[in-house]
Amino acid sequence: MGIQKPSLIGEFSFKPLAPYNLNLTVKAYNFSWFFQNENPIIYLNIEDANLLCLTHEDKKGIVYSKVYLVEDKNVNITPQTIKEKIRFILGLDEDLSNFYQTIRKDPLLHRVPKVLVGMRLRTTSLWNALLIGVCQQNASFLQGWKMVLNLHRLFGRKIKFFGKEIFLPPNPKTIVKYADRLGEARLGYRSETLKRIAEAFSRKDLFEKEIIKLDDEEAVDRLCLIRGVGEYTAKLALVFSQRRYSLLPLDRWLMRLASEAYKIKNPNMKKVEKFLLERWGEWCGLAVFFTTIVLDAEPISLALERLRKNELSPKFESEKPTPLTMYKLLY
DNA sequence: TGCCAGGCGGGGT
DNA sequence: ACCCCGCATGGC
Repeated sequence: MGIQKPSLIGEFSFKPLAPYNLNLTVKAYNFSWFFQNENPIIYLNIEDANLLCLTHEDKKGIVYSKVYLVEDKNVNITPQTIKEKIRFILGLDEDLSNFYQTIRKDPLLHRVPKVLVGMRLRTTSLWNALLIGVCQQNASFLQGWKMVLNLHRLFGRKIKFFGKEIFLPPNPKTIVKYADRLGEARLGYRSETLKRIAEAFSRKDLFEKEIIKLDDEEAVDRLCLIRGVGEYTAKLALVFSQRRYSLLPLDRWLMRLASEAYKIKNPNMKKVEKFLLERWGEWCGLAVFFTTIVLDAEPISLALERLRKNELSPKFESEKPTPLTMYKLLY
């Protein structure tokens, strides 16, 4: 994992659809090395090339991005491709007015349009989203993200970028190569699943560009063919990578929260799923994302306590890592 | 110590 | 369609 010297290949400016909050969008579920001083670094992967974008926002809300290519080889990527990718990752054109309308009086999410106004979900690749999903299986928020962190540190390529060390997200080929060392990331039985996903991507059995073409149900079914990937992981990955907000990644945590918040009698997964699909509609995936944010991804008993006390704003400073503070507390 | 946690698959009924 | 169990690991 040699040290690379990234080179500047382009500069772009964007006018996001207002209201937009770059700061919150980038901080959520991120790692410390993706910040250069206060400025976020966005990671892009285009045609197997690694790019890092040093990004900032001016007082008028214009977003600027300096794009650096990590590889020293020549790659053929058009500025247009880079620009579109950044727009998509940061959700710069996403119109949330209908979402805000939907959750205006929601017992879980009503604070979002006020305290998190302008925040978008920041996407990652399908591969990395699956990796995150697998790490969340049957584990707490903290345990899961420690696994992701371990994987990045152990198997991600280390880059020196403006004097700071950055770990790129590990790629499938590296995970296949070091498959017998996955235990070091403390994944437990999840190692086997991650290995199978990495193999599928390496063989090009699984390819993000193919999955994009499928409709929601086909895409979920396709991902569920991998042993160890079930509906939750598949849907979460499609929400995080492709903004398929119609999908509802329902886990036991949300199942218990929702049954309490909406007073669903004799709750079970099917019943709660049906309820939330109707309630949140085309915004399910985004609603799930924001539910974890506003409750700081607290373990279920504490999250239920917060719900009862109507404490539905995230902590912007905290001692324990939360989705919004893990970037400075988890390393 | 012995549970249990933001799943899953495989076995039962 | 359900229900139930075991599964690595870490945290309490």
